[in-house]
Amino acid sequence: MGNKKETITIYDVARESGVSMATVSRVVNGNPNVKPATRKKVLETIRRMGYRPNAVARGLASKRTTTVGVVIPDISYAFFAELARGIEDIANMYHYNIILCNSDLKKEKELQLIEALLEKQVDGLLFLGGEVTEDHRQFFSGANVPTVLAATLDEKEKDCPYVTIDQVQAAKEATRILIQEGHERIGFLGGPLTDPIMGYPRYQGYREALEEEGMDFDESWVRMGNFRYPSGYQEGKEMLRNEKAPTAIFCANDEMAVGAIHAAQDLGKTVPKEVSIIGFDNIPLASQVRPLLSTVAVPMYDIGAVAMRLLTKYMNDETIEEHQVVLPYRLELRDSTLLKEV
Amino acid sequence: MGNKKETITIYDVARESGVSMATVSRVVNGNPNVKPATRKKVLETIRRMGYRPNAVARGLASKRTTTVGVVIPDISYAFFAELARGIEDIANMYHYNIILCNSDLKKEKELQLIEALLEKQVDGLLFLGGEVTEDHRQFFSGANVPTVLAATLDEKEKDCPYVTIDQVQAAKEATRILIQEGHERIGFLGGPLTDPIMGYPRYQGYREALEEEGMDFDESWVRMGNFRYPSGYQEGKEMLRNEKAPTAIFCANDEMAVGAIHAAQDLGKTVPKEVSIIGFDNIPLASQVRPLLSTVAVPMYDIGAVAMRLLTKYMNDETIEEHQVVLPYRLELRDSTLLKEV
DNA sequence: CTGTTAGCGCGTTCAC
DNA sequence: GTGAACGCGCTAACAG
Repeated sequence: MGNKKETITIYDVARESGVSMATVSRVVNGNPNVKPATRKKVLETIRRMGYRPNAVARGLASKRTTTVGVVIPDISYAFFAELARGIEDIANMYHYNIILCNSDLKKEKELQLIEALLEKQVDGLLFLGGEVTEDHRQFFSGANVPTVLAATLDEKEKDCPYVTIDQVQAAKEATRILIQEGHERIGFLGGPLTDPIMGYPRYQGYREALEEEGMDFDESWVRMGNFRYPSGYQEGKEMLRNEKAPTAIFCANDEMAVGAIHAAQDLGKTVPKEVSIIGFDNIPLASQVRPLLSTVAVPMYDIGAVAMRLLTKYMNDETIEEHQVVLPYRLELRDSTLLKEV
Repeated sequence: MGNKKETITIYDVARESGVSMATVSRVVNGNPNVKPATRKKVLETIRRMGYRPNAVARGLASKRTTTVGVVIPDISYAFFAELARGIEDIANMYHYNIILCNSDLKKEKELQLIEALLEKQVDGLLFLGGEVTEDHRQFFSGANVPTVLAATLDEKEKDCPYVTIDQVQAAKEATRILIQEGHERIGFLGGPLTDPIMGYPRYQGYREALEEEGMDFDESWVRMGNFRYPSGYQEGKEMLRNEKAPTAIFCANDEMAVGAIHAAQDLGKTVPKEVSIIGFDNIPLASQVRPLLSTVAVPMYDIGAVAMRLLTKYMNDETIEEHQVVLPYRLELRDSTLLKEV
């Protein structure tokens, strides 16, 4: 294990190749002001000695760590895992590394993680999924490094850069599909209304769609889960058990939607014949169940990728056209609804 | 954005509170050798000035970054996402951060990532899923920091610490379940045999089980996919289409197993009545489809957690009893097989 | 209990 | 094109 091989530094390389540290530093960093012959010589001894640049020392001297901090709710959740992949791919492309932290959407933990990330001198911050409170804002502004929000936005202060989709509009369209199918009782299976991203907006879209189309609405058609499959099954069953149960349900995410499908089936109702169900997100699960789940396809990977790309621009002081980007979503109508075209 | 607020250092705090840098350093690091009164005073000015410790400088001086590198095949894959969660949770618990890198199981990329991680002076390395070649071994040993393998192991050199499960044995037991059900033609749907973890061993377990029980074997009962749902569906369909098709299939992972279930269904065969199917891993998907998938439950989260915990021990030079830990797996018999007890 | 003094390994002027 | 020297912010002896 810990063979304490004495670390070999830029100084050793310099001495060994008969040049100064500065010159070695130049060739390591690709500075053109080095005579080809010298460069070659240095490169040679670097390989011979097995010299490995110390990024920490470089970070201290240059004040850049080529590392960004990512605060994410829960990497084991398909939605965020996909997003994280988009982030890491782009980070890697631009030679950045990411420090990944799970926040579980807990405010205190988020703040603490941001603080830790800042202490590690990350060059930028990517904040996913949580609510942005006044405290968050304070941390971000006192950070000295750029921050971009991904799959979320700041409700109050609209100035922080973000990358997301129009949740309300998407929820509205999903609900409209159900309306177009002719249903008169359309249910909603959502998450905590306190969730400013996947919670309230999706509910709001549902309500607005009903309202705009002059549809009936009943409290009993709305139930809240926690975005996981079991709650979808549970709440779906409760909702569908009624006399005047909905004949269609818009679910705030795919996991709950699949749970609802199974609840319906267990109640003896076929999907989509007797109950139409549409989800949200389009995680892999949506196309790995029968019937294939109709859903709102959110460009998860792209949100992560674009957010990271945007962050690189800030970190390089590039001029930015769009500080806030709203990516398009798309309705993916499969077999849990009747309509096949929007 | 970049308000270049002049960074305030430990020196500023020292001057401002009338003590030396050393003392400030002590209170920041919780060194007990500080008079309570002094500590309080320093803490006060730290808060007043909004001092934030610079972990990079600390890292350079102390030669510890409290950061570990994690090389993982693909974070968007449920299996690894769950593992990563286990890793991060424990890392967080021990006040470490993780730098997460996707390798896509590409040897060159893995090596390059390890090198980058080492340059960043991570205190330890967690390597997941890939094959450990001679080149890897060389990188690890020249690293000066401990490395532990998670969900993989070194086939050749058995000395590197790792945390995994007994793949062969698990595959064997899964196959035996099918044998116990009375099937005479048992198929195998696997991944690339070149994959030293999820590929070959699971196939080997299948073969050994058949052999030991004196079962028939036919080449046509074996097909290889790429661990993803579509390939499971595709290959499953090919396998099941035959005259003498298997009446039971052991799939090397859950995604393919679910694909195979759907293939069977599309061929008009009911599961498990006419075809029994058992998967491997027990990712969430397994309990979000109907019929519920019987599978080998791999303690994904635990593998990550234990591996990280093991790594912390190495990093702290604690004495280690077990350098290589083989975690238990469990058969989770649900509704895609007939037997309900092992 | 507290202060002084060296570095940690490297980037970056500024001369030459 | 190259080198000397300083400093990044902090920890770690070592004194006292």
